[in-house]
Amino acid sequence: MLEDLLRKGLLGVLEKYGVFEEDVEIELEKPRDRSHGDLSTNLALVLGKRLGRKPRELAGEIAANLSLPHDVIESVEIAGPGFINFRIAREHQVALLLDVWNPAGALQKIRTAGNRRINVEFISANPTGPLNVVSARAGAFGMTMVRLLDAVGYDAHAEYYVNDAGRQVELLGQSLRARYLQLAGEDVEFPDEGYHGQYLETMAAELLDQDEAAIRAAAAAFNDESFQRVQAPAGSAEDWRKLPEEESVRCFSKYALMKILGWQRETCRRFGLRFDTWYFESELHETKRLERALDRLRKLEAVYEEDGAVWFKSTTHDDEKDRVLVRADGRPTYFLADIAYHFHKFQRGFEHAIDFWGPDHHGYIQRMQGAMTSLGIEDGWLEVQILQHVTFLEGGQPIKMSKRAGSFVTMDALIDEVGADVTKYIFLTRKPNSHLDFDLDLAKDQTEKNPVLKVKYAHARICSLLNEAAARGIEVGEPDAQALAHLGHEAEWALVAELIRLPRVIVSAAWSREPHRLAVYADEIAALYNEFYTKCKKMLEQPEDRRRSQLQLSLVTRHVIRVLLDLIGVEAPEKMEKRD
RNA sequence: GCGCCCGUAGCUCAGCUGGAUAGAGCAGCGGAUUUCUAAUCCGCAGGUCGCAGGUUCGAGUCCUGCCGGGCGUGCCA
Repeated sequence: MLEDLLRKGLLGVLEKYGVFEEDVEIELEKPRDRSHGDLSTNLALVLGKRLGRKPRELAGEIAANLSLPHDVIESVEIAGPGFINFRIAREHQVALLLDVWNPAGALQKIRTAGNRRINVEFISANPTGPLNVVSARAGAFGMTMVRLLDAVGYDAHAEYYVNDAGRQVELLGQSLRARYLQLAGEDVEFPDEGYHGQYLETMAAELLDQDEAAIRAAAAAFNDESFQRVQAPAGSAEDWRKLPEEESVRCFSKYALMKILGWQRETCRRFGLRFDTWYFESELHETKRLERALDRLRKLEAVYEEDGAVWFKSTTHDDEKDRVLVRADGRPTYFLADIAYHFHKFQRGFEHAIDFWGPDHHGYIQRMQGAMTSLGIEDGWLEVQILQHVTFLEGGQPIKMSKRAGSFVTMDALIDEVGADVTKYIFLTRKPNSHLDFDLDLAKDQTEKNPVLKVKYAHARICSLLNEAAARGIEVGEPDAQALAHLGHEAEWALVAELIRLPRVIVSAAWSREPHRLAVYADEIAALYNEFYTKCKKMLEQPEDRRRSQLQLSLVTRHVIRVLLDLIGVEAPEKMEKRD
């Protein structure tokens, strides 16, 4: 590595000052301003005080004593208050560029995670209605995180947790049953906290009109590996109606669950989300995992009983108060189910787990991680990333969303109106812990102004250029050092300098859990390519050497854009519709 | 009250984990097209990085305190 070479060289000089490897961290970074070279270190500034020297003087001495291979480092300069700036020799930059292109090159070397198994859980929305737009941000982030982790060598596993047990699902069944009975002409009250969404009325009407046909259709749509857990209840809706209320509600619940999970899964597919596992809460109950987790906590003396309830000592983990695991009436809380779920996740052999949660759950992190620690799991095993709220604006006004009240923008509507690619890209241009305003009008009406199109266009433009070259019988060939030595224009080198950052960008996005860096970087690449493209007009009419180098540079640029768009989950089109 | 997140150009947001003159897109103004896609490029204008201290060679970035906005603080899920 280039950085290692520089570090070694610098350390060699520093020994003369009695400074050794363990004394100082040598930072090397790419200066913002290109005239400051390709890499820069603040070493002399950091050491100035410690050695009682003026930084600039010290920098001069260090630079003078450095011996670096000329074919790698072209020049070393002192600038500003004492920065040491390195200019990378062009032939070495070409070597780095080829390393990005080469399948066995830089993108292989960053796969350092040793194939360790890592679980990434995201969305995990309640199965009580169609996915709404809030899940779109989680989906975009989670899926890209999975791909990023794979890119740095993890064996990453995408997971969706389905809360198919408990109060919410019961309410769902009650709501559907009430709608059904109402449509059948019975005078029944709608449950107080029931789900008012239009989709339940539609579902009830379908059931009333088609009954067994509707059930068969729903079940057929479900005939799938990932969803074998959900079975259609026996009989027809007409039969369910006549059952005792509790039993009846259960049937309607199951049916609604089946339908809604089908929608959710289909929406995920449309959005390009692929989950390796849909984990059902009901399985936890069936396999007695709540009891088992509770037993273990008991043995480890992390729980106690009071007021008839069972409490977890989360105050020992800096939580404000202890939390109930089993209510006085014997019913387990959601918290206990979650503990059991994550404990099982650990037992399934994942060395690390990342959960993406909404901001309304941040108060939950402390106790959840505390519970994991109490179970004897290593600190830090469960990592929680909070995705901040999205405010959707329409006509400049925020849209209020509530699933119970039934007023929300569905993810499907967003995909229909804005498009999956644009949506993903908008989410991935922002960092995860920022609140975000999503202007629907802007996204819908002015899509040509969206940055994702700039990147797509750059890709299509390169395809078009290479096609034209082929049509004219111009051979490009695989990028090679000899041809690329003929790069010359400033805009070309600026592009090269940016392209060779690809491996670092991927590593930093994966490590920091900030996939938005991919989008920001992609935008930069597109801008630099466009600049190069405009400034170096009529490439195909250039002398052969120049032309070849420019086309090969284009080829590498296209490759980099493809890698980025792949990670982001956005299509890289060969062609774009030309605007009038 | 306590906890977490946010506050950067008119708007939406970046700022590569403390670097050099704080950037992009959109909106505004002015230019560039005998072309391999103008969905582009070039230029101008636009800033007390919420405020005040502190840490140090150096702060949008770290610490403290305020101000403003959002969320959380259930034997809900």
